[in-house]
Amino acid sequence: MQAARRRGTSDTRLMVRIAQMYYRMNLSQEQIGERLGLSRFRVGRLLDRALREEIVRIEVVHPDARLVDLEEQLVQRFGLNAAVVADVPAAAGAGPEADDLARNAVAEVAVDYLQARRPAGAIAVSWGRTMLALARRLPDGWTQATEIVQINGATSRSAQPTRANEIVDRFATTTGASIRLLAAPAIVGTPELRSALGEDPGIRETLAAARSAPTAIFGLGIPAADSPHLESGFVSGDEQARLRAIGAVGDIIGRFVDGEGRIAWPMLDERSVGLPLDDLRVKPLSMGLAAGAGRGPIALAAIRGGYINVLATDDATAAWVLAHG
Amino acid sequence: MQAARRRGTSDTRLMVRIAQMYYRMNLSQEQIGERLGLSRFRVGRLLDRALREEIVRIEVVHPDARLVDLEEQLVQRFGLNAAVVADVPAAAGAGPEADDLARNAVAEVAVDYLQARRPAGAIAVSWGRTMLALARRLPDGWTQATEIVQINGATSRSAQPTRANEIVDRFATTTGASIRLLAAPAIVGTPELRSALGEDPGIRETLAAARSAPTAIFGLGIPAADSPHLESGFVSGDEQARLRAIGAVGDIIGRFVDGEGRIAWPMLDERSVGLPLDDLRVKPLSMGLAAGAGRGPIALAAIRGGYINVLATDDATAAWVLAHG
DNA sequence: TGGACTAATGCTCATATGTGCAGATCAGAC
DNA sequence: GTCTGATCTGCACATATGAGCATTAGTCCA
Repeated sequence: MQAARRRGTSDTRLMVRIAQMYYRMNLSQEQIGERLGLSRFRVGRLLDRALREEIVRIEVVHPDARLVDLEEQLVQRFGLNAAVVADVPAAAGAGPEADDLARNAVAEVAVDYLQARRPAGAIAVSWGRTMLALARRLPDGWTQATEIVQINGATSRSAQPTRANEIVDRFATTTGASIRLLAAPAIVGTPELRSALGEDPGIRETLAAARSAPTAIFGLGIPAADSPHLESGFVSGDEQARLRAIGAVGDIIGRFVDGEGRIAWPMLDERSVGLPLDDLRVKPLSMGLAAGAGRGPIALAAIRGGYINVLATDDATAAWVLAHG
Repeated sequence: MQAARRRGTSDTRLMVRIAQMYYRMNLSQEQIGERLGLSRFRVGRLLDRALREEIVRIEVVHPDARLVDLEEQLVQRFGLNAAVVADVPAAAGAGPEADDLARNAVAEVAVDYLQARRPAGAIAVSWGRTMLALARRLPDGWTQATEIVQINGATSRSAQPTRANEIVDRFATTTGASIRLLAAPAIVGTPELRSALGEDPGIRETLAAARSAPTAIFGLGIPAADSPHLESGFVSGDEQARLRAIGAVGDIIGRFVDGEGRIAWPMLDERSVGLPLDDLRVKPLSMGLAAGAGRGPIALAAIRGGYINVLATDDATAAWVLAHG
């Protein structure tokens, strides 16, 4: 070709010009070629090079990009079905207010996810502050479900109500589903009492419904002083101390597990009323929510135990999990 | 469609995710659609929206982009064939050193342009500091030319040499062309003397060759104290003052023009030895170089007069021309 | 509730872009 | 000079993307 340039001559200017024509003026490579007297192939290749040599930069600049990255990494690393990460400005600091912010933020994005996924059939739900925040944000008709089932014991033993009913009601009214309550405490005094409760037809049927529900949505709790699980009186002060001593990192639907997701204290577990953890493993959608400071270990334990296939959490917790998983 | 989202739900997250898959992981829209359970059309449209809503930003980040913009504007605004703008850091300040920088920078990019354009046949050239800088940078074999012709009178009248011969030699040796000198001063004492010179066969033939050359390359000068045109003694101090007084903004191949590109002082013009300006208008390639402070007006005059179809200049001059054109 | 209006969806077809390959071109060694 | 290996170029073909349009779904209002 006659117009060929000597080797070594830099075509930076040419690439800049082509890049502007292509990306800014939206000309086709062929049009650019005509105007500049180049073949469209050369234009295409220079465009490639402009990208490789960072003459042109393509960036996803939206602030959510960081969060989507975290989600992607969680999914890749742990083989999750999906991950949903909420942004909680670090400026909020620590303490109860920050945790409230985190719960609301996680609830928000979890609802977005659920709304997009639209789980059908029965949905098993737990209770807790994050679940309450989530339930309150569910818009009418976010999905059509047949039945909302409580997944673990929810009647309070103390003056502090669990709000479990509000949660179930909200799920039911927004989806048009019927409800099935688990009229029992989360943890009873003895294994024998737990067995006896299992004989009750109402409780047995609810548990069976929770077991067959294709969807479960529940919070991941930690044994902190302000946990409603503890405030509700299901676990005594001594038991709390013991749990911490033997390495329990938190609870999943009322069952305390260690860092690997194994039952931390079998004796206590036998006193827990609700779906066994193993039944979570086969659910098409098993979503765990971990919002607030110190939730990293229980989130990781839930993942390692295979109890969840969707994790909804805040950015700090997501980062912790990725750093320690 | 079953999975359709409620209106009003923001798909920002989705767009971010898609944008990352498309631009960062280089997946096709179809692949993204498969993975996310969307049609490729939806993916494509969300990608569009991501661009429009600035979730994705595509920038030409190379520093030359600014210069290419100036070039583009010059071409668009004035109908030039091309413009070549060199970057001269403003930090260099003003004064002779800054002008030297500008000349070298403009010479550099002008050579790049010429190398790409590869003019064939005869090339008519002027002299001056910018032309010298350009000539010295011409690489061997940058084009093949038949003849290098001096476009205006070049023999010095003072102790200061014009370096015109070095310029012509460099053009000739790098292109393999023969040379044709214009053995006369740029400006002589009287119109009659100019006429007499025109009778000389050597001079007449050189001027004819310059006239028929398809290419002309020349500097655009200003009547400043350090101009070699003035230093070479072609124009007296009185004449310089007169030129400034009647609004001459500079010279093109030795002929002084006003801001519109019209001959500023016809009597002086009739004493100038060289190609008439009108002959420049029909050349396929007529390149004017304007490098250094204060060159805006003469660059604009050359454009307005239609004497050049390619302008090579520095960024400051380009900006001035665009601001005042 | 029903009906009109608007926006979103997926389709077909046209256009634009990317890829592997064969020939051309060039720098550098001799 | 001339040979050689590496790069660059253009082409034919496969793939990916974009545009117009009919259809559907969703919203708003009576």
